Amino acid sequence: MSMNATIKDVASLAGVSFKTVSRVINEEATVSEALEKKVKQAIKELNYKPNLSARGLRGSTSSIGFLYDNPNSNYVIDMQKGIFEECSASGYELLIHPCDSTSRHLDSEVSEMIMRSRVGGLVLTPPISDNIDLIKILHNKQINFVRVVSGAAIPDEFGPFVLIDDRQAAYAITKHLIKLGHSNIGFLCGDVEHKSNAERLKGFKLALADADIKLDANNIIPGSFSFDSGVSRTKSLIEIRREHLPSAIFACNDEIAAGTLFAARVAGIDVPSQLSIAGFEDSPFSRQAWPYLTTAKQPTLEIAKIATKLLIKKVRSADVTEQDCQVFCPELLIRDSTASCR
Amino acid sequence: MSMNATIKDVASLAGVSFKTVSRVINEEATVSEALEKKVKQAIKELNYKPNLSARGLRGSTSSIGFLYDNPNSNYVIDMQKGIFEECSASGYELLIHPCDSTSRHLDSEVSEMIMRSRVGGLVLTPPISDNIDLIKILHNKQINFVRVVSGAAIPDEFGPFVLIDDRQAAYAITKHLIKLGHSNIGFLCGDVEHKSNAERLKGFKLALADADIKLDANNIIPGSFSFDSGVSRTKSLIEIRREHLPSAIFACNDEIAAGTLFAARVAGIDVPSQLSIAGFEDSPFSRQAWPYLTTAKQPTLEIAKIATKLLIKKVRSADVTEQDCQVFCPELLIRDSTASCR
DNA sequence: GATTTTAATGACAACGTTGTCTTTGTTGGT
DNA sequence: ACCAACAAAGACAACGTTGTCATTAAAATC
Repeated sequence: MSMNATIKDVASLAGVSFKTVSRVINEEATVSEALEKKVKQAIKELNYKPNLSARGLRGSTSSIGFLYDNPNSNYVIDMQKGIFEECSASGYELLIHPCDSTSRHLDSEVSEMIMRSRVGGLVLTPPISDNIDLIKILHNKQINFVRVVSGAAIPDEFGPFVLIDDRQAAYAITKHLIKLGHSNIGFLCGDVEHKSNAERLKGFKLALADADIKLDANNIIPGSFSFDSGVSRTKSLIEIRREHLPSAIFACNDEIAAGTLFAARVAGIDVPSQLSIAGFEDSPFSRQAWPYLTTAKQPTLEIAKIATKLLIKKVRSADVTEQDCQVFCPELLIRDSTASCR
Repeated sequence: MSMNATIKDVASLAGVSFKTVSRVINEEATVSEALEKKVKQAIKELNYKPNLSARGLRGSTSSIGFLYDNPNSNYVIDMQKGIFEECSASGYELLIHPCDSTSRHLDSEVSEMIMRSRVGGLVLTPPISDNIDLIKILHNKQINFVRVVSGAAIPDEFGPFVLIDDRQAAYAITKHLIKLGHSNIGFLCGDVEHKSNAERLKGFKLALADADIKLDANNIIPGSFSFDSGVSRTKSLIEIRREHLPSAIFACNDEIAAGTLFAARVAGIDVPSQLSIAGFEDSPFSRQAWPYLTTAKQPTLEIAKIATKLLIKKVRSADVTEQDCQVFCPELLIRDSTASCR
């Protein structure tokens, strides 16, 4: 039906120059109320929407990119949803770019993507948000970005961020296990290069230390953020340490925890009476396992929205100060997979 | 470091007009080999990449959109990955647009998105690919799209498609259950408005009919494509039909099947000795359940790639004929959740 | 050898926006 | 009443491509 109306169509309908229309659209202050009203009416009437290509050509843009490299579908989809909603609300389009964070050519790949597509900025999530080399390159090239990162403190001088205090949440989970009487607690790690893994481990260690429990180095088990890792690590734990099996396991995320649960069931170990299991993330896994997983709830959608808000603010060349940046502490959710130590 | 090289930079380095460079880039046939070589060398040297905004402005574009409305994270992520890889290989960027397929304003929302972003075309997946009103509107507006749809036959005249023969696969699963001796088989439906649901049900009914098994209408249980639906439907099935409980359940996808498995375990019903369960999709669910789920494997990644190839071919204004379109039949994967009827 | 055809290349406009500069009209101070 | 300062609006170039048309040189035809 209606063909794309251009800024000139609006201008001639409103009886003004097309530059005035441009001013109204971009909320430049120098338009009289009378004209502004007329122009807005015309925009509405023609259902005019600015053309992103033309904008992008002239310099500014109305799209942002989401760069990710994360095997966790639930996390990516939730992030993506939050980012998209915020984009929609502000009139931005969303371009996605899955990638390999360990690739040697990541920086040129990303630069090319930005040059070609002219996105106004990038949302970076772990593990890419911890790739300091890439961050520095983006910073030097004056590319806008916002990072979602794990950590207890402000990361560095490189622009806006949303901080997830994994350490404190892991501390809370561990403390919960200790209160239940557990002292022989296994820690199933995620990918070692993810900072969230390190932070969660730090929180775990801290809680043990504060409770004067000596850490058994054998209880820290390397792995990756996957169901299969949870299964295999738990399986070998059960085989090798049958005598001295931990009475509780803190899995670095829900997916690992679900794997642990799986392996425990196969081995005939009851959860939680014989083994307590805690996860991290509050992903669907935690409610699709039985018993329901004790976990730490990460409000991914909200985090995504706030990160995107910061980015768009920055893209619009407003200053984003440290005050704008937020810290989230995942909240302990006690459910059915953790119980008192027998 | 390197600033964005433009077509003119390439032209002056190669000592030709910028139009000639444009010709080389767009593979127009009328460039001599000597010049083509020089131009390609210059392009390489400057690491020149065409600017999408400028292209989009002039008419043609180098980005495509992925429109989706599907609660299944695994499916979306896999689709997205396949689409992206194909885009990357052909120099296209990928814009995503999650939406609500039941929204009244879906058509205008989509049109606006296309006008603004100037994507060259859209990849549509169920349930959006079955929204015939939207399809007609897109067709009338001459917007390029490719559909991934469920069905046994060519859907209609509206352009290229990739067909998933859910019916035949469901027939195979049901036949497998019948061969195991089951005749009282429950069918747990997904969302009723998804065509894949209807197709799978058709295959189910057909297999029963071919085996001369009378269909018990109570065995067709409405629901949705979710874990929770699987749990609640199975739970009430067990409560209401304790006497006459089906000996096998065909769940419309793996997520439902995982829910069924969950509910069976809670109720103390052993799988597969007391109850056989089959799923559909070969999602991670099917390998994170215990016992491993019998299912039908849908090669989502490959489907995504082929669909994207078709779309890009069409965007490049080549004719896409029905011969190019493909039919996939998900493959029966017999695993541990189905066994002989006791 | 003169003319037509064809192939290869270039000149220039156009796409729809935003940035810069100019013009116009109004306000306020002397 | 005059001029300075300022606010509002417009004129026009620029962004980096592709499309259209014009030009040139070479090849093919008579």
